[in-house]
Parts: sequence; C-alpha cells; structure tokens
Amino acid sequence: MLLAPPGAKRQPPAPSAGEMQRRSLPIFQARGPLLSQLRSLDSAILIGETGSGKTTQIPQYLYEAGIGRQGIIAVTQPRRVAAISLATRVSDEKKTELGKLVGYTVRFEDFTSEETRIKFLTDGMLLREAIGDPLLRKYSVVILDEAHERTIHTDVLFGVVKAALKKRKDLGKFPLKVVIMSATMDVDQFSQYFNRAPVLYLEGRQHPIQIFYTKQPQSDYLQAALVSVFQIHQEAPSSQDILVFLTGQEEIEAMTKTCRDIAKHLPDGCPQMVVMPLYASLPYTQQLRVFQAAPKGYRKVILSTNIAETSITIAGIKYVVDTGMVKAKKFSPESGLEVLAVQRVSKAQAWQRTGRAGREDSGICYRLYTEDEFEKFDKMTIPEIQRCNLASVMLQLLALRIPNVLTFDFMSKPSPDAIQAAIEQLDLLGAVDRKEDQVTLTPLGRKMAAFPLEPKFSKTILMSPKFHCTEEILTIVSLLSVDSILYNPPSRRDEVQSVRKKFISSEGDHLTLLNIYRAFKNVSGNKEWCRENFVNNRNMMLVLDVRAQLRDICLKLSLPIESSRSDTGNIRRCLAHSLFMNTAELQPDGTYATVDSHQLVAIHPSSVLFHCKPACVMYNELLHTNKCYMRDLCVVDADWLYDAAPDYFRRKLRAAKN
DNA sequence: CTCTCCCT
Repeated sequence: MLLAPPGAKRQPPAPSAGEMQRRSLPIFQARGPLLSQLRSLDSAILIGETGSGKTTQIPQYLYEAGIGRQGIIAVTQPRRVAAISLATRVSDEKKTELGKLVGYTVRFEDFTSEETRIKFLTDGMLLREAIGDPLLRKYSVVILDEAHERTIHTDVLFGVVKAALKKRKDLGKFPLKVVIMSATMDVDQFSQYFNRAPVLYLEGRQHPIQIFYTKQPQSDYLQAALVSVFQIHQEAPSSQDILVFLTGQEEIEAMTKTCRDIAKHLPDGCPQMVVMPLYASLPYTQQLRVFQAAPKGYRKVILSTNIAETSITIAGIKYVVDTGMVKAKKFSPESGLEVLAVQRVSKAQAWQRTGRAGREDSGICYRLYTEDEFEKFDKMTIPEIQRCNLASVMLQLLALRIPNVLTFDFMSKPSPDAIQAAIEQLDLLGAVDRKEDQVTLTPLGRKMAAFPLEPKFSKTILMSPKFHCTEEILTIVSLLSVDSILYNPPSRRDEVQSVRKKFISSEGDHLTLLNIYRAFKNVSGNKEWCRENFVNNRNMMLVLDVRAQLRDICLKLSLPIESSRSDTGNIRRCLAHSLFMNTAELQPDGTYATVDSHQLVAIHPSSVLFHCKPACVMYNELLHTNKCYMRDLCVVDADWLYDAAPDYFRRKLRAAKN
C-alpha cells in the first residue's frame, strides 16, 4: 500500500446499521452526480417519485459533503405535518435531538436553534421570512420540495429564490444554491425557468398497481362508485381496504349513509363493512378513525375528498376507486369571482390518487372513466397562482421590494387582469400608490404586510384603534381567518339550530362569531362545551393561537389595544373600512345586487341573516357554487360606508349617473 | 336551503 498523503485522515469507522440502511436506498446512486453538480452549479432539478427517499437524504448528503456549511440548508414543504415529520425523521437518522442539528419552523412552532443546519419549513413560512430578508442570507441552500404541487407559495418562491440567487452572485459573496424537487412532471418548465438547470432522475420504489378503466363513459359517477365498492366487497378478502375519491362533504355524507344501508342487507358469507367519511371539516376525533384497523372480518371503506390525495396517508389501502371528479376553485378575473365547481381531475391528480393504492404492497385502481376520457384530461392541474385572488401575493411582492411587481418573473404568469384586479383592491385599501405604471407601497401598506392575513383583514386591524375596538376586531379577524369553528352535521340540523340560537346576533355573522368566542372563553375553552354547542374545538384552539400572534404584531407596531365592550356599532363601523367594496343592497324584488358591479348575489344559507332581509349588507367573500353566495355577512348603514370610503362611493355614484 | 384544500 502506498503511503497516505500528508494530512490524510485515518480510516473512518465501519458504517453502522442505520448508515447501511441509508446507503441501500436507490437514491444513494444519485449522490455523486448531484454533489458534483451542485459544487459547480447554482441550481439543479431533481425528479423522483414518492418513495425515492430524496427529501430525507438530499439535505443530509449536502450537509455531509460540506456544501453550504456556512449557512443553513432549507427544505420547504407545502404542509405543516410534512415539515414536522420529516424533521423528526432526519434528526433520528442523524441521531441528534430535534431542534439541534436538524429542526423545523412552521407557524406557531419553531424547533430550531443556533446549531441548526438542516431546517424543514412550510413554503409559506419561508416566504414570510423572505419579507424580512429578500436575499435569504441565512441560507446557503434552498430546496423547494413537492414543486409539482405548484402551491401559490411555492410559485412565488420560485421567483424569490431565482432573484436572490442572481443578486447574491452579483454581490460576489455567500452564493445561494437552489434545488427543485418534483415528481415526474413539469420537468422542462422547471429547467427552462432556472436557466437550463440540469435535471437528475431518481428511481422510485412504488409497488405495481393494476389500473382498470370503464368500458363506457359513466353518466352518474356516484352510482358507478357505489357499484364498484360493492363489487370489490363481494370478491376481495375482507382485510383489503377501499379508498373512494369523491368531491364534497354533502356527497360523502349521503354516500356513507347509502353504503351503510346496503351493507346491512348483504347475502350470507359476504364480509361486514365499516364505512368512514373523510373531509377536512370533519371533527378531528372522527378523522382519526380512518387510521384504526377494522375489526376482524370487516372491510374498511373510506369515502374521501382530495384530502386523502396528499394530506392524509392511510395505511393498508389495496383498492382505490377514482371518480375522476374534484371540487376546486377557479378564478374568473373578468367578474372577479371565485367559482367553486365540480370538475374533471388532471392526469397528474389521477396518478396521485392511483398511487394511494400501492403504498405498502401491490394495489388495484378502478378509474370510473374510459381510457379515451383519461387521455383528454388536462396534463397538469392549473397552478394555484392562476386560480386565486392575488391581493395577498401582490402585497407580499411589494413588501419584498421587488422593483416592478407588474412584471414579476413568475414561472406561470397569472393573467394581467388578475394582477390589475389585485392592485386595484390594494389601492382601494390604501396600501399602494400608483403613478404611471409604477406601484409602490404606502406606509399603511407596509404595516399591512406585517400581518399574516388577507389585506382586508390587516386593514381592519390597523383601523381599529380609531374605533377603540382592537380587542374585538382581533377576535373577529382570527375567527374568520381559520376554517369555520362551526360544526354543522347535516343529520342533526334541528339540534344545531336550537343550540346556536343563544349566540345569534341580529347584526350578522361577525358579531355572532364574537358571541360564541366570548362564551367559549367564559367556560375557559371547555371541550365538553364545544361538543354540546357544535363548535369545532380544534379550529377554536387555532383561533386562540392566531389571535395571540396578531396581538403580538399589534404590540410591535405600538397599536393601542382597547375593548369596545358592548358597543357593537363601533365594531361594524370599523369593519366597514375594509369591507366597503364588498357590499350588496336589497332590491325591490327581494334579491340582492352588489354595489360594485351590480352582480346578482344571495345570502348563503349558513349565515344567521339567511331568513332576514336587511337593506344593506357587507360580506367577507363571494363564492359561486349553485348561485353566487355572499359568505359571512354584517348589517351596515349606508352612511357608514360613505364615511369609510368617500372617494370610492363618489366614483360609484358618478358612474351610475352616466 | 349549503361550504375542494392548504398556508403565513
């Protein structure tokens, strides 16, 4: 043997069992090429299916190879639970305590320290950090994972990291490296966008899944799903569970009932069946039931929305039944309306659903559409950034000091109409100045950007000291910025109504919610009270966290925090300052029309004002489903609206005269 | 006479 070169280290100890396990992953093959690429280049695209181990291994490879030791390696995730569980797993693999070398940051939870070098965080969290530091100077490497999901935050981050990378290169210090990790989609688009970054492909470890299409197109996907479930049920061993993808709560509850009824009258020798609904607004304890194994001799049938596509993973699913339908939001910039409609899934989404059958073993997927129909599905789901109101995004870009937000380098550009509509909304709220195609943030706008909220909510908070009702506005905004705290099981409607009566305010939903919050605080957040009053305890706990965070921001901005106590007029006057563009008037024929565009709208049946006919209302949002519904309403005096935004209403009056 | 889903 040759002499070791000077300074060479001694032979490293033999790899441990855990280390051998890590080396056996298929991704280990990609280690060399990836590291040499990232030593010489700024960015790389990594394509690999779930199960390739890329998310847990790549950050460790980079760290172990000493790439980016001078800073932190960030790994973003679209979901909180993913960020938390990945950090836990990687810190276990490194045999370190969570929060030391490996940590995570999500809203309300920060498990990092001075020592942290690998940090998992939600994409929304990194975006928020970027407002304080657009160059992301803490980070040496940013890994954007699950990029194919194209969440609105990931899409904005694409532009933010691309700009930061260039700027840091131009400055000639702390180079930033960017890794985009995605499933097998969008590859060319990613590479093009990141200056023709090289693409590495990784092998996955999926189990084989057999796919069956229907021979004929199905006119009734619910009927088809029902037939499929019971066909599988009569043929397959009872230990094999079924996951059915449907579109919404109502549909799922109805189907659950039908399945249970049919299951009662099955022929002898047929296994028993447990049917479980699954959707986001279901109380947490009921969601947890889908993880429990069914008793022996029983088959588990889960009827789910797209929550089971990515957010919730259930073990032991052998069969997936895909109706090919999904309920999703579309944005029409012309009308400025968000439309929630049942529509076809994309091919990418269909593959995601199919994959849910092969997580531990081979699986079977029944697609309730023909192969020809499938071929006509869109390749990808339209990125969220092209389907949403952009007011928040534009405010964030302005806060990031992007030179010209109107020409921001999006990977998939939203329509100019959507961008204009967002700027218009910010202008009405007083957040921006517009001069010859230049949009800049006002001091008010900069304060608004400090809140993790929709601009109209931040505006209300900032106006509240003037009305001496900041305590109440903080509560109302918190209640409105989480999923509904009200649990409305359709089968117990009468019970819900009678129990809720005591909280109802004739002034509308905002004050009704405030009453419920106050009652909840009076019993110190009692769980039993929540159950009895059909209040979603988990969401209510979230409200407390949100409120505390918003209150902190108010204190940092030195806002005086007062309570209006029983004066509800002041609260509504304050709300008018941010909802004045969302108002509707009662017409002689008993319908409502918006003041802004004379759109025909209706009061949503979930509103406490549903059976009332106030002359003038303001609402939080319009949602187009069967009808165009106003959600979360508040009774308002026309005079207050005029006081809140005189210019706006003067313009409206002038437009009406012409 | 009713609300896919995630996130700061």
